[in-house]
Amino acid sequence: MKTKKLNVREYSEILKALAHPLRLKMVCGLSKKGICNVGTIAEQLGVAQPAASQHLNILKNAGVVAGYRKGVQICYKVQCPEAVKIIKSMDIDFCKEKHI
Amino acid sequence: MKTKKLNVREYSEILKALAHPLRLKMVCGLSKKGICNVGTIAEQLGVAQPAASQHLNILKNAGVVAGYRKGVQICYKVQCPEAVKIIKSMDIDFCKEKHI
DNA sequence: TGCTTTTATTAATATATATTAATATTACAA
DNA sequence: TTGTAATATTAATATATATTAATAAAAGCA
Repeated sequence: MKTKKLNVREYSEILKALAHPLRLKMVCGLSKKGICNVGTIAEQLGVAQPAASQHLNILKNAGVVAGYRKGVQICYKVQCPEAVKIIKSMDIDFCKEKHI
Repeated sequence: MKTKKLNVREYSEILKALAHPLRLKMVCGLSKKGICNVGTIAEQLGVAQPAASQHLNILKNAGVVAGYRKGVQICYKVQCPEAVKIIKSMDIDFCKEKHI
């Protein structure tokens, strides 16, 4: 289970994915809550469903989160240990809250 | 000397500034080396001087670095403790090297 | 099957960023 | 002062991203 060390380009891709207030909140919330479906994420952040879906897709393409279907809904979780480390290095209140 | 805690928008601004391979290398190198002038930074990274200057300006506008004149050249250093913490949370070889 | 819920995709537009080249500014020294 | 080295600014173009709205797809249920 040895994970390969990331290079500078891969790290900057992760940073770029995190570099948006909504997505930063998403990853913070997910890293606290574990998993969450799209509708709940959208509701908690106060954004429309398509917007949430698009931002989650950006995070997924960067390898930061992963989604899996659970019946009619799709649940997302944080998948990238490097992103978790970055999040944890920040002193942020919005990350300590239970909900997203 | 109490520094105010950053909010989610301010953190995403820092992340955006760091989210470019060149700028990530710049900040990593500067956080190791302390200070460095533009010409040396450009040379070490293998980019043209205007390109280096523009990227340094982006970092400066985000509050990540600060520059001060030292005779004919301008020296930059990392100024943002939050950015340093983020950098340190990454397991990156290009950050451990002395030079930029 | 047809309906409903949940999520994803597409499209359109505005805004921002990257990249490169050319030029301007600054400070110092001859 | 004039020249030179170091850096910044401007401009132009290409590319990427954000935002919003409308529509499509997938899954389960009546």
